[in-house]
Amino acid sequence: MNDERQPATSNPLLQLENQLCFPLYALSRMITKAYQPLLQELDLTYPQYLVFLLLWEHQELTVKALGEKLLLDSGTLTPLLKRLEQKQWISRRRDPRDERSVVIGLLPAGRELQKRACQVPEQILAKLNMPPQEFETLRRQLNTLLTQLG
Amino acid sequence: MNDERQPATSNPLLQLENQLCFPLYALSRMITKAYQPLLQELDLTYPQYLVFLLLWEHQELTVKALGEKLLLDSGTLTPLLKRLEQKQWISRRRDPRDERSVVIGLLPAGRELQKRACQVPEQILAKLNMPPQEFETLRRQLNTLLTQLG
DNA sequence: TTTAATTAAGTTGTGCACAATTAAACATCA
DNA sequence: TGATGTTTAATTGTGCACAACTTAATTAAA
Repeated sequence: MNDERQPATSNPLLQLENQLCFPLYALSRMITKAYQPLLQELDLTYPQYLVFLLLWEHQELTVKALGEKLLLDSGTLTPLLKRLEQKQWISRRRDPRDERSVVIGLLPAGRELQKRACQVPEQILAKLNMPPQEFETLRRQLNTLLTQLG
Repeated sequence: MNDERQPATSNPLLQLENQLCFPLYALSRMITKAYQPLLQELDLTYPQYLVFLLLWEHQELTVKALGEKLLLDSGTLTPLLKRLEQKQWISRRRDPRDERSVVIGLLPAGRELQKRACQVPEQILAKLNMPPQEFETLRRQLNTLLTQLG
């Protein structure tokens, strides 16, 4: 019952291999999977890791700011941040100057995490095994496309 | 309580903007979101659309074959396919020659769907507003990276 | 040919991702 | 000031995505 019979699709635009979306979708998941064993040692998921990248850089950010930078909404961030709060890695408090905003801050344990995360990027680069030149070109190309669509 | 204070990260590899993973992750989601309004008219989600691209091309595929082509496992596919079965768009039956395998086939309504989906790729291309040359280069680059990792 | 190993789906549980809605705080201005 | 509109999070519900496990069918080995 295996596949390779005559394609029925007259329209090549409707074939998986001609899509741009699919390799993006698949590659994104594969890279997340490449991070998984490294992040597991830190007890982090990939989206949680992205949140920490921002917090290590900025110490404090509102949920709104995190959402803007990561292109995620509160429906995704709120439960994620609550899980990090429960682990005592971050703090969540209302901004006294604007009670609508929730400010996310690093707790000591969350700050400590950075030391152990330092090796993650290098290990990923090693896994990808990609020429730095090519890496940089692709990164820039994707970022350009991202800002064009955003 | 807004961000831009002095970064604390001494390691630039730990900054979000220097990651390759992030634009991949974000772009993948943005493109899915670009499909969403088009697919909504077909009552399809994006992963369901990918399944149909393959079925329109091959008429019949096992769950295993779908999983190999889409890089998804049965934990993802089984419930997705059951939802499509409930809508009478696909059939699910055991292969009599190997009762372990489940063969997914197109039902008439699922085949009909293709006619309405024909316009989706063009509309997406229009949305992306990307030179065909650049599109093709990026698609090939991502596909290469994909097969390298896979 | 019984036993052991392998394979294919399905199941369970967790964590995103996001649309849609709600609620509270703030801003605006009639 | 009070009514109106906007902004910010939180909530609810659906659908992936995937790790870990289970079950049944097939294959390989002893």
